[in-house]
Parts: sequence; structure tokens; C-alpha cells
Amino acid sequence: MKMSKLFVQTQREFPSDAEVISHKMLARAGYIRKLAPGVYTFLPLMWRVLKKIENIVRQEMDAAGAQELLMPFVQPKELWEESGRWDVYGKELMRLKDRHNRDMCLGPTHEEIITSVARDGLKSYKQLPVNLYQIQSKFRDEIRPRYGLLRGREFIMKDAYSFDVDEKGLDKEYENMAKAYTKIFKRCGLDTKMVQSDSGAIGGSVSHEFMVITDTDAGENDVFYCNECDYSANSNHAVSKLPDAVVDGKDYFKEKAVKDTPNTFSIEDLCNFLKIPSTIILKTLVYIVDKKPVLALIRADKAVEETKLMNAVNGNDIRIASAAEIAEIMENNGFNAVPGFIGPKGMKNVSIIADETVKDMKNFVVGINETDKHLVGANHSDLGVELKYFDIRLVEQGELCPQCGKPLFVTKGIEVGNIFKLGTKYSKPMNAVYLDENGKTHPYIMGCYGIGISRTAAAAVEAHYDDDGIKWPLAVAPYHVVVVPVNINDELQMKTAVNIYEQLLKAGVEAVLDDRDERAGVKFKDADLIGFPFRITAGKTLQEGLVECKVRESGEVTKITPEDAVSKVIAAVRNIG
RNA sequence: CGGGAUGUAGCGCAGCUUGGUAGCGCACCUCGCUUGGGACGAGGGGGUCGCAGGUUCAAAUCCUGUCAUCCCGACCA
Repeated sequence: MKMSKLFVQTQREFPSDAEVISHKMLARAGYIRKLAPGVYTFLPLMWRVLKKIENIVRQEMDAAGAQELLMPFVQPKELWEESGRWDVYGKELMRLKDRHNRDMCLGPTHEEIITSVARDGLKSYKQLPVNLYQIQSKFRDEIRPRYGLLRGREFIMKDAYSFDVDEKGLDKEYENMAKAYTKIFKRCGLDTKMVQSDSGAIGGSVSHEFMVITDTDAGENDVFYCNECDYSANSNHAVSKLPDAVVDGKDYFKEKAVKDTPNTFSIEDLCNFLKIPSTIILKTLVYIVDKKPVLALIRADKAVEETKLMNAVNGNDIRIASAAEIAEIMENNGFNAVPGFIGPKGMKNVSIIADETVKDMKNFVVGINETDKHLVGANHSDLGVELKYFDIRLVEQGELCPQCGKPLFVTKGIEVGNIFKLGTKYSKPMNAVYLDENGKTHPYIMGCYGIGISRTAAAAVEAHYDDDGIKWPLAVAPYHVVVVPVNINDELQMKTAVNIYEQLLKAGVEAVLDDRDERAGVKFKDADLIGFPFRITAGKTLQEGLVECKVRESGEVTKITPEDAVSKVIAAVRNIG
């Protein structure tokens, strides 16, 4: 490809609406163009990158025994009603009507479709196991798309679905996919960590996420990990042992008493007023889960992890209650306390979920639904309710690994892949069954496995860049090399460059010839920004019969003969396959 | 949906306070000059100033409404 004809417009400045590195770089270097929030055109360079990633995914999925197909993007409501998700998926599911007023939706994921495909085709245990996948645009109407390709509404995803006769088969395929995923990301130039996670709207029992750990602020997930053993988990799923699990307020309170605690609306106020540590306060938070009130009880120095709380009550949607909602809930229970003084005592018609940290508290401080008062020196028998304990706590760095007891660390991660054990979550309600050797029907045991293709591309940028631009890993770069004649009016330079370019093309290397009548600085800046892994420059060193070969990743520059430059690049490209 | 901000050429911005019919840099076209890290000079093309009302002789500018976008919180590949 000749640079003069390549459809790319680099920008001298970063777009003002970009926040994270990958978005800034991809927009400035002419890879993407925004059409609407979270909706981007993939310009030719971007499309080449995405196709490279797709091909790596394809090769590894095929090698792992999966078969590619392509399902419809627009889906009828009926299937979603069969699985029960039409009502619970929420606003991320883009719903629309066709001309006959039939309800449809844009596919955010394809469990329903693949399950219906499977039940029509997979009738016998002899046909199982099967793993089917597709690479396709998905649409999720995210509340707030941001970070460019990292959180688009329309994005490219590889989604695979496995069907087995039993759990054992699923476990095996799950392992198989985990291995394939690690390989895929490695080939894309990304080191990933496989972490335990919550299974969210997709559902199922076990799930893991593949996280790219970056030092940029683009990582949206907190990942907790242990340096001593293999434990790692997303913050929405991480568990830990508390270093100081048993707390007793007996040093502060000799006996149980109701105390005046005026204007202590926050835990901090209360600590200051009573001159006590927050560890001996029982904190009560009011949440709304699926429109119903839930009280969350937790030791006050710890925070509630909302996903865990939601799961504790089998909910789909959670948010903290507004002041007005709290007032209404209090009124329904015959109280009028304001936030800061709320507690479980006397609360009816609300779910009360206590974190495990509450279990070992003694002689603590708790709200009793009276404004400006707290009960101090309280114990569980004073709460007037039998508590149900769950782990709803947000883990913090420094807490101890649940497996080996060593301190946990936290880091930011970009989730590029996710694997789930679905079990019969879809096959059962959708009556997707096979016949065993005795002629008995059983629902398939399913798994599903996603990779964000466009997100992986963005993550690759987050992991490989410098001040001058992108440093694509060779395997996913839009082109392998740019050949730069410094001055196209210099006959020797131009002839040498064209010669190198043609040799590279002949050898199957993806090369660009920068044949633009631009000054050297412009060409070099563009080459760095776009991120060609190699740059071969035909310039003044030709007087010694040499060209320059620059490696973008390391910045290393060598003066070598044109022949050596060609062989060097060819060798590198052959090396990635 | 709550909190904050912004809409002026493909990109980045000024002009608005104090109304007088739109400007700068980059990019684009032409010519000259230049050719190893985003040169320079001259000339040129491109904008119903988000949209709709209103005030006024006159609105990018003032008023009202509306739409959109971006950032911070609840979603997820």
C-alpha cells in the first residue's frame, strides 16, 4: 500500500473528548471515528487490526475444536421470553419494533439463539460435546459509554457456547477454553490474568475473567491477587480473611445504654463524637434491590460490595436508596429517623442482610431508628432480629488471601475475555434437551465464552504505547513495516525504497511505502503515531550503501544494507506465523 | 436518572461580558522555496455559529425553550 493512497488522516492534537490512552491514540492516529456515543466507524487501519485479532481468535478456537457460525443480530422477543430474560435484562437490551409491531431486540449476547439452534440440531448424546462460536457486532445500550473502544455500545465480540452431556464434560471444555484464551491474548501481545468473577446478567455458577493488567487508568476493574498463591478475583467477587475479625467495644462501654449522639450523620461524625474507632460500629445501609428495600449491615470500617449484596437476595438491579425512599421506608415501619441513625431494630417488611463481619462484633454501637440517638454497648440479642449472614463486603488491599492467608494486593484490570459455566440456565427453561443412551431426555450442560475483539485491540494500545504513539505488537499491527524514502525527489532514495518495498511485498510482508512529498519529520511522526512495528528509512545513509531499520517497540535503530533490512523484517514476520 | 460542563469549518480553539452580519492554528487546493523528527512565503476553497421561538432596525452575542455531546456516580466483552 502506498501511503499517499492509504485512507488515514492523522491529527496533530488529541481529540478533546478522549480520556484514556487508547481512545486518544486511535482517534488521533486515524483508526476510528465516532458516529454517536459508544458507536464508532472502524477506519481501514483499525479494521486491519481487528481482522488480525479475529484471525488469531479463529485459529485458536478452531484448534480447540470449536466450529464457527454466524447468528442473526436482530432477534425476536419470543426467544427472550422463553429464557425469561426479556423482563430482567434491563435497559442495556436495545428493544425495537418491526413494521408489524413485533418486539425485537439487538443482540447483546446470543445464549437464546444458540440454545434454540442447538435444540433443533442436537438430539442425541452421540452428537455431544459441541462448541459453536461466532464473531460479530454486539449492541448493548450502556448507560454511559466511554473510554472509546473500551466501552462502546456497539462492539465486536467473539462468543462461543459449549454443549455437554454432564458437568464433567463442561469442566473439561471450560479448561480447554481457558487454555485457548491465554494463548489468544498472548499472541495479541497481552499478558492476562485469569480471575474469579461474578457471573452477572449472563448467569451461571462459575465464571472467570481475563484481565489485562495495565499501568494506565483505563482499567475499570479492581483485581485482587495474592503473590504467594494463585488466588485472584474481581472486586465484585473477591473474598478475604480479616486480620482482625473479632472486635469488642468493652473498653469503651461498660454497659448497654442509649446515648444522645446529636448530628452524627456519618460514621466519621459518630467516631469523633464518641471517641471510638469505626470497627465497633455496626453500620446500616439502605438499598433498593428490584424496587424492594434491603438493609445491609456491616462493620463500619468496611464497605458493601453491591454485586455481592444483590446476589445475596437474588436480585437483578441494585442501587442505594434515596433520602426520600429512606424516609418512606422509615414511615412504613413507624419510625422517622434520618440516615445516620438507622438500624435493624423493629424493621419489618424489609430484607435484612448482615455481612460476616457483623457476626463477631461485641459491645458495639448501632442505630435504633431514633434521630440523634445510638445504642452503645449493644450485642446481637439487642437487635431484635435474627440475622442472616452473607459475605457482602468489598475486599480491601492488605486483607488476607482466602487460600493461603498472605496479604492481598489490588491492581486495575481491563476485562478482555470472560468464561462462564452456565449449566442448565438456558437449556432447562428453553427445553433444549438431548436423548441419552437409554432414550431419556436431559437438558444440555452449557458453557459460554466471550472475547471483546475491539476491546482487545484497545487494550493492546493501552499496553503498548509511548509519547509518540502506538507500538503495535507485530501480530496485530495493521501493517508490519513502513518504508520511508526521506526525499521522493532523490532518485537513489526512491529507487532503493521502492525496491525494498517490492521485495517485502513479494515475501508476503504487509508493507507501506511512504511516497508522500513530505518532509522527513512529517513521515517519521506519522510512522511513530500509527505505530508500524518496523520502519526502514532510505535517506542520507545510502551514501554508505546503508538504510536504517527502526524497531518501534524498543526504539532500536540499526544501519544495515537494504538486503539485511529486508531479511530482518521477513524473519520477524515469519516468526509470528 | 442525579451532579458538573460544552455546543462556532474535518481537528483544536477565539469571538459572546459591552448586539453591527464570523476569525485564528492545524488539515485541504495552487504556486514558489525547502527536504533526517510535525519548515517558510504568497494565494485559495470550506461554516444556515446545535435547533426552534422571542426581543431588536440589526443576534454567534441578549431572553425562553429544546436537542445533542463530554466529564463524575449505578452497567459489562
